[in-house]
Amino acid sequence: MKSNITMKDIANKLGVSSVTVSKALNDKEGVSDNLKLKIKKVAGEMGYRFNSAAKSIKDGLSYNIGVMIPQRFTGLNDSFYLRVYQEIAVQLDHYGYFGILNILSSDEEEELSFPRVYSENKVDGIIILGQISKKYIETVQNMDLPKLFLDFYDEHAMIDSIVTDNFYGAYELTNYLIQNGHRDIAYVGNVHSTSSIQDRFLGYYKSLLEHGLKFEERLLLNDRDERGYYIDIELPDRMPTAFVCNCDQVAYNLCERLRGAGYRIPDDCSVVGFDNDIYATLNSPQLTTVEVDIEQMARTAVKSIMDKVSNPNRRNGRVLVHGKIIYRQSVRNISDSPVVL
Amino acid sequence: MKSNITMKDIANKLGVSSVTVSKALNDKEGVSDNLKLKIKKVAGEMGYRFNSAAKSIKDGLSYNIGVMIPQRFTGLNDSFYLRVYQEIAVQLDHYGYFGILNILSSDEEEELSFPRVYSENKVDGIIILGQISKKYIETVQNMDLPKLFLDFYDEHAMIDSIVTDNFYGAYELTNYLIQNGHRDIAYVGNVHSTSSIQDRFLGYYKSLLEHGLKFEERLLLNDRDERGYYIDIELPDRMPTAFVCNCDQVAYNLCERLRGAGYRIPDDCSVVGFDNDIYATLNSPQLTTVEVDIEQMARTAVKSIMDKVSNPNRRNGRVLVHGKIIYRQSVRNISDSPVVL
DNA sequence: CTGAAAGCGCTTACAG
DNA sequence: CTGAAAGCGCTTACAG
Repeated sequence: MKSNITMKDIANKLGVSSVTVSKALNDKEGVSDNLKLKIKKVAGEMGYRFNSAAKSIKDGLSYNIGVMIPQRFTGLNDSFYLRVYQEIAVQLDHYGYFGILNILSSDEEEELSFPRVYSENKVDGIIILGQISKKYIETVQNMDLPKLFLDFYDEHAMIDSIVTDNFYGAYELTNYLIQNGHRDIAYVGNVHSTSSIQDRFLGYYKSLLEHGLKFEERLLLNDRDERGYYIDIELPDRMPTAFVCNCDQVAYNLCERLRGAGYRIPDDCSVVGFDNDIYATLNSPQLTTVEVDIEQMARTAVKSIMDKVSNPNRRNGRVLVHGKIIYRQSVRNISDSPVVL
Repeated sequence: MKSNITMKDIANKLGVSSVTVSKALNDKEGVSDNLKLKIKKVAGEMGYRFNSAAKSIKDGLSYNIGVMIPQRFTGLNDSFYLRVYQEIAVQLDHYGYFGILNILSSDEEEELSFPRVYSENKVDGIIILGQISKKYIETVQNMDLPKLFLDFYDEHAMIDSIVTDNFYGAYELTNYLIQNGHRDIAYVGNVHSTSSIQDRFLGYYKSLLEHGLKFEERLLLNDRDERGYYIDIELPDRMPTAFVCNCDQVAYNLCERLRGAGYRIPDDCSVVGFDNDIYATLNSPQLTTVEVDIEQMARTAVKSIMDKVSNPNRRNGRVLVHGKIIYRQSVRNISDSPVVL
């Protein structure tokens, strides 16, 4: 496999030393402009390619960042996490870094084994995307490497995280429903499943509290089992006028269920989602929802991890990235008098 | 950044040489089982992590494979290519390799510049996913590195490729429509846009030929402009009884259009798609389509590129991966007498 | 402005 | 079974 041009080859051709070639190619001081130019020219002609492994071994830096995604999040139709990863790769490029995808298999997650990107020193930091098990969080904590949780967090782990502002997103959505005259509002989601679902629930709850509305158990509808698989949503006996769903796909599923039971949307029930993914626009009517700002999340995550690479003691805590409400047709104003804005 | 344990550290602790440590940790001959065990134990205790950069520099191998995806394919709602990439990453893991994602920006594609993964020697091979421009194909050909096209090909470029068997997929789908009594069948897709669309068209065409049906220009409906953006599909004056669409999303768009024009599916028109992506199941009725076997494609691609890494002269030509027809409710049998299977 | 020497962490070939 | 020596391609002091 050894047919590559090295700095030494360029040096020989020009009758200089490889030190001089290194300086020239890296635009360092100590080489006359004339020689610098000549070296670059010859390097180009000879098809020289930089050997980053040699630099890595010197610097102790791989110039790669690992992006870990648990396998169960990647089989979904809507590949939110893969799109985030893609945006991370684009952002890393600005820093001269690359992204290595590390799909965490269920086996690895259970066996609590370190990922190969870590045990083989392939990355200078790792971004973990999507909820991982409590036990595996401990494993992650034991990794001697900058790390960052993206799109979820764990309050016990002292690991920095970047999350969408789920709390305020759901809070504002619920406020909006209340502005539209709704008083009997359900929340759809398993609050024990992920921190996102829980935070969105709490945002919804805060809105109820602030408006003096009472939360009752019947208003909390489950959407998935403990392993995260969707279940049929059970409609309550006394129907609410509006539903805050923890994500668009669940909102979509709920709408199907409601239509099946003879309800029209938004005439009989209003429904809001979260994420602004494909399910929001495919639903009919299209869903009012909150858009996650993927680019901003990726940008923030990459900046934060690069920070930590240069300064391992840097702590950024939990950073919230604001989502944006997208108003569409799935909410009906049911107040007696029109709402004054 | 230099706080890592090296083989030398382990060697010192045990009073042996680093050569012996290397042999022990790599399970090579020439170390007593006893010592081997002791070395491994101490390595574990000290939290030793292998430095792959050092190995890379020796072997001239990065143990990474680049996966290049043109930017314009990643913004889509349905991230087919990202799912393929993910499956590639999983397959690479079996070989001890990692995948580095390389989003090819439109600028790079126009400037014909080498990707950084290449100029920095970050990868031992590169898999290119999704059609790239003719010009950029030349650039790719000039890269001195094993390379592979995935999900498209170029007949002028002597570059191996792995593609879904688009031709036979569309051929079989069209046969199926004919079996169901259809004689007036349109094809929807811009045949100059991608090789996939073209090959699917040719499979459709072959089926017509074999059944003595005449192809007419009016049966070819355009779905996108030369830059690949979807356009409104113009329905022909004299309506066919069935439509072969180049992909599910286009089939979905067509169905919307047909419904808008007052046609019912499959009562008035039958429609088939290709890909079995989310649009196939979201459409109502769900679409009869061809499922691309992503896992098999990724497996074949990874095997092929690994082949080339160990043997750069290896040529595998164009490998076709069979899709599978998924029969659903978007086709109506319009033959006078029931079809006997 | 230019280069000889040393070293990053590992492995290979060879000697004992 | 064990290890001293050399080398992979580059960069960082340091000397001239």
